Amino acid sequence: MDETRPGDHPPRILVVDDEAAIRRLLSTVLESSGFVVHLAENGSLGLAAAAAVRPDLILLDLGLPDLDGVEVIRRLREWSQTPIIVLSVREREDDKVGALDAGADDYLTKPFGVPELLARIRGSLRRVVGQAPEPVFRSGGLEVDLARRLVSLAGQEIQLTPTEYEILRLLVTHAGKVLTHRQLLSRIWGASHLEQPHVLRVNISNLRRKIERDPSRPSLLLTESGVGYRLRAEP
Amino acid sequence: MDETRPGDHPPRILVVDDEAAIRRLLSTVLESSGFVVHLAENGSLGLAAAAAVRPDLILLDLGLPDLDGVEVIRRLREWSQTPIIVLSVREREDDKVGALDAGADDYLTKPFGVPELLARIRGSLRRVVGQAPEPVFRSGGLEVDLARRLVSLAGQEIQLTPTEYEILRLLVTHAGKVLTHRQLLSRIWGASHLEQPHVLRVNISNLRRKIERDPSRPSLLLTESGVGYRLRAEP
DNA sequence: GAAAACCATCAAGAACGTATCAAGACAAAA
DNA sequence: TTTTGTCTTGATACGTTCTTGATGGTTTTC
Repeated sequence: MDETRPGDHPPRILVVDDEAAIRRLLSTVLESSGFVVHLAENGSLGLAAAAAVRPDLILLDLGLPDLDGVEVIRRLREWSQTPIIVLSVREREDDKVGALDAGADDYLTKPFGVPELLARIRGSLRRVVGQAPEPVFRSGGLEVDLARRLVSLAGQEIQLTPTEYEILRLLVTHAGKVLTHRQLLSRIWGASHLEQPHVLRVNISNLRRKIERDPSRPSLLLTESGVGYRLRAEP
Repeated sequence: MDETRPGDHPPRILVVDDEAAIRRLLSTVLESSGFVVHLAENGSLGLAAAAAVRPDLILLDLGLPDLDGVEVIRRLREWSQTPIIVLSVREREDDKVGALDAGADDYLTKPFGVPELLARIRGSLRRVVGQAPEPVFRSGGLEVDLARRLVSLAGQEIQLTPTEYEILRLLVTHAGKVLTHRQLLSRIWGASHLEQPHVLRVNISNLRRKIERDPSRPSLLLTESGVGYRLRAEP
């Protein structure tokens, strides 16, 4: 848990290629580099998969059986900014220019070296980070900026201790849902403290003193008696 | 090409190449495509020009007489997100991977086709639209000019040691966010020092003595106890 | 409604994290 | 070589956070 990343997931890559051998190769290579790989064997399926999977990056073969590659790029670009790297056997310059102008981010001619492919993928993904708007949780007068690790109440910045912040972070990322005592205890203090709800209560109390307008009548950090705690999410 | 563009100006392109013939060629080609072209014949001049001209895109030859191309990329990336397209005679995959991982956006092997170059330039520029971060950080009385490696407090220039500057640079490029001890340690001292926060503390202390009005009551370089440090960003 | 289980809060000491000074090691420049 | 500046390390004092037990309030169960 250190670097800020787009989401929290390992990057998803969609591979659109009609040759089974290439799909297999890329699948292996990419997965062993820590990516989650989705496969599609023609243009229509690729478009459908892109909409369904919302990949972080698309590897697209230009020579598809059903649709022209440039057409696929154009259709994708109608609704998505996801980086597209084109893979193609065509050396003709017109093809490259066409693909790039249609909105592709990069163009690699087969056969390509795997290290170069991976470097270009890293580059494209790196560029997307930072453009993504950072999610800020808001409810009541409370604002929690997870990316900046900043909490404020009614515009006033608030100082939280590490444990307090960690509790709040868990609640925010499951806003609206109940987190049981055991869930909170195990994720913050570890399995050994499962039967010691006291330490959790003290921290919840301290947290409320900081983030609630009236700590004695909580409106955000709610107790679910006998179960756990819940953070009220705004409608 | 009437896309939305960064500023109001025609895009400025900086060409860094030691071969006069290539500079002439690119200059002609790019100007006739509507770009404003600036030229530099080696790495140091290129870095200076980038800081002075603030180009929208940089075309960089890897084989420069003074600095290694990858080094130039790294130095640029310390303060600038400007797209960099590398032009090189080197075919070796290692070179490509190195340049891309250092932060280059694209890599073209000479000889390249002019239409393809133009297409890649259009692509890179298209992607950048909307992001034009000011490379001078200001907050409190502090000014940090990342391009010129210049720091001043209340108009007075300040002398920082390399490590101090590096810490400040990291904080500035993540202004407002908390950088954990581990992030700072690993990026400045390397993974081996992850468990030695002492050396970081001493340096933070020294840094505060130089950039804070009242070092005993920090107003810019804030401690997040148990977590790390944060540079206050102005609203 | 009473008993039992659960929950909130306070306060104090222990444990842990942080700031600063100063001395020695080291490296680059004169 | 000496000088100069920088980095590392140790010692020490200071500050914050965590844990724990005591006490009293609240909710659930029967």
